[in-house]
Amino acid sequence: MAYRKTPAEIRRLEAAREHLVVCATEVVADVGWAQASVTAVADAAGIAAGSVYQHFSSKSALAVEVFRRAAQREVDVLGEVLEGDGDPADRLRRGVEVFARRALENHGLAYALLAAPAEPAVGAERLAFRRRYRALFASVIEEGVAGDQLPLQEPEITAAALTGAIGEVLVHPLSTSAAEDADLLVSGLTSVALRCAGAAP
Amino acid sequence: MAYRKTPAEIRRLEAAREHLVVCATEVVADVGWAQASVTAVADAAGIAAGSVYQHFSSKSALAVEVFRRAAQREVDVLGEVLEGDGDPADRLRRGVEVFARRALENHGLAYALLAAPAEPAVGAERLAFRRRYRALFASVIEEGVAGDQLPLQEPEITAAALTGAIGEVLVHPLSTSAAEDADLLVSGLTSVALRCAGAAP
DNA sequence: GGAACATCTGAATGATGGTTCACTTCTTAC
DNA sequence: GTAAGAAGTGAACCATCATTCAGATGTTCC
Repeated sequence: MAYRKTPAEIRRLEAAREHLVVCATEVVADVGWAQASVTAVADAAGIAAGSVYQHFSSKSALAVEVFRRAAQREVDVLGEVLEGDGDPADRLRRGVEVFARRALENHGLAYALLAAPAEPAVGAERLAFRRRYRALFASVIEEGVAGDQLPLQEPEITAAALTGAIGEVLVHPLSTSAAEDADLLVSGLTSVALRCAGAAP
Repeated sequence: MAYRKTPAEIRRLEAAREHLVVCATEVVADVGWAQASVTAVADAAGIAAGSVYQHFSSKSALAVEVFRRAAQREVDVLGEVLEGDGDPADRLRRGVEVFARRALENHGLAYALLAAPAEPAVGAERLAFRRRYRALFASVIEEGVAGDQLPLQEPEITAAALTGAIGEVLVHPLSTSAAEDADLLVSGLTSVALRCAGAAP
């Protein structure tokens, strides 16, 4: 019994793992999944390629962790607004606005989360998170329909449409160039989203 | 001068190329871009891997050709309807309906065109075609706005939203399982699309 | 038939990039 | 200080495919 991890050592390891995830996220936001090789990520974190495998069993596992962390933050923020107080239509408007602003503020990451080509494991995760966005939208819409603030509709379909619409509107400016005018884009997007759900203007 | 391609030989070569593209399209529709290796495609076409390079300079070039052919058909069909006769809102409804029905009828290909992970060259092509869908939608909407059949809006944004919404609604059932009820899905989708553009129900 | 040239073949080649591992460096416990 | 064992290193390894090319097979024309 000549060696045992001391609490400080455990913390140091956790911090190293954390640092790796943060750096990997930056790399992915900067250059996309395809260019984020193990070597590139390790370099960014200031460690050797082999050391990545101290923290993750494979590159995929790291990529999935990066995706989950970032995507979860967005789900949390969106959920906060959509499940908050107020008229369903107004919550929807604010949700879309918040989502869009955050995406525009962080092009690279938003593109990586929403659309950038990625390995299968990340693709699967993306699908899962899209379902979660959809579920959030669906319940606001359902509520609005139940309370007669929104017209009769299939909430699941509208929710899917919203998810796709928001993604597309944001991703195209994101992938090509910065939006010419973010405010215009956001107000245009919220308008479409509200119409999509049948909310009166 | 002991050998010269005879017209029949030229036709045979063109037919071989055509056959290759068709088979490659089937493979892609069945297993996706990632699994459509040169060997798999060549096997499907009944030729050797090396022979692919008689017709295309690279795998990417073949993939792009496959994508273009299939995507162009959809653009043509959609354009036909959207630029046809009638009320802009009604054309939009019919356009969405036709697009959706075709996609549902050919899950695999639709998924490959709209969303399946693909190499960069195909991704670029996909982007280009999305812009074309967008342009088609934008001009119907612009027309509708000009003629007061649709409320004032940013046609480009609505068009992008429509493209994304339609893709998302179709792709999720497509990637997971067959739509439970295609008619319900299509009518739900056309309704959202019309609301999206602000067309009265 | 056979000379000249093209297409077709498929195993060998090569590039890419994730993963491993023998070795070094650091930490703990005594 | 030193033994025991963990973390860190990075060059070697390996799997996957796209691509090539020397030889085999077809086609044209006289």
